[in-house]
Amino acid sequence: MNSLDQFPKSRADVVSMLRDSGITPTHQRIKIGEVLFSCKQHLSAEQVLVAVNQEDEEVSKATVYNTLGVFAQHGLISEVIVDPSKVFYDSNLSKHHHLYYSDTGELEDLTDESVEISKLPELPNDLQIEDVDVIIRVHRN
Amino acid sequence: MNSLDQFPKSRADVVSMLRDSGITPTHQRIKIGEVLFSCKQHLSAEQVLVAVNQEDEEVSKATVYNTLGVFAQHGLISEVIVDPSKVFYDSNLSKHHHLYYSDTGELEDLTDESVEISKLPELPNDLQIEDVDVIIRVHRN
DNA sequence: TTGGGTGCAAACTATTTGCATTCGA
DNA sequence: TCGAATGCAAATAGTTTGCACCCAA
Repeated sequence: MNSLDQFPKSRADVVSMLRDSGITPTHQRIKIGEVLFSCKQHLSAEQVLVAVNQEDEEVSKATVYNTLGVFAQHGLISEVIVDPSKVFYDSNLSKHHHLYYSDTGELEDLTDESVEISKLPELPNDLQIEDVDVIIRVHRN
Repeated sequence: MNSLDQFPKSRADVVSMLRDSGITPTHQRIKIGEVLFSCKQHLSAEQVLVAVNQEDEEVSKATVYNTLGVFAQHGLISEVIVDPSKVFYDSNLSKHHHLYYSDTGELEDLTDESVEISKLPELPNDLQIEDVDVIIRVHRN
């Protein structure tokens, strides 16, 4: 396991990640990367915007959306679609599933091993499976 | 199996369903119910709006959203959250999963038997599981 | 009759887009 | 330098809300 598989990442690691993915490492993208890749987490675009501009006003809303889109396209983060009102961006790159608290909107990771799918349907072979998402929706009593 | 478990449903069946759920069967709700419960399908709010007003302008957009919310709360339909841009309402009440074509936005049912989950994580017992969603995201070659 | 249901328009929120400006390589 | 990236503001889309009116029971 090399340093790029670990959290948290230094600024230099973020720059490497971006370069490795063919993404030009600009100030804004690096800043956003530092926020996202500091630990495994789920953030909405709005949360990223706030976190990134904590100290100074550095990144615009449009750029946050843009950048999240670029990162997702390159597989650096994944979109988690569980809440009808917004998309979460997940910096946990390992295979895993989600536990969603529908009352509070919280999202938690479930390790890949904690869920086992023993059977999937046969699909026409012109179909590529991108992902098999398992979402357990729960609420507190 | 009684008639209410089957598709398509007559106007009278829709009225019964609504009454059984404690929902006042108004003109608009019945109309929306007739559209939704005519067969197993996935419709967005927009599609319901169009279908309902096919012949005459009968139901407003706000009422469609309202009514879909009421139906979902009472378990007559379920919300399917797979597309970041909109919610689908599913009139298929039997347990099942979904196949989502991320390129076209199409949504297909997978029968419950076609997917088998052999292991779920242990959850604190103050948590109620509402649902376990499996979504297979695919795209064509 | 009368309180819940509806229609409408306006408000809101998340996200996208167009275009002039700026900046990384 | 120079094309790619950014910022901004305005546009868009889906959804929600407030309120006066209406109708099912």
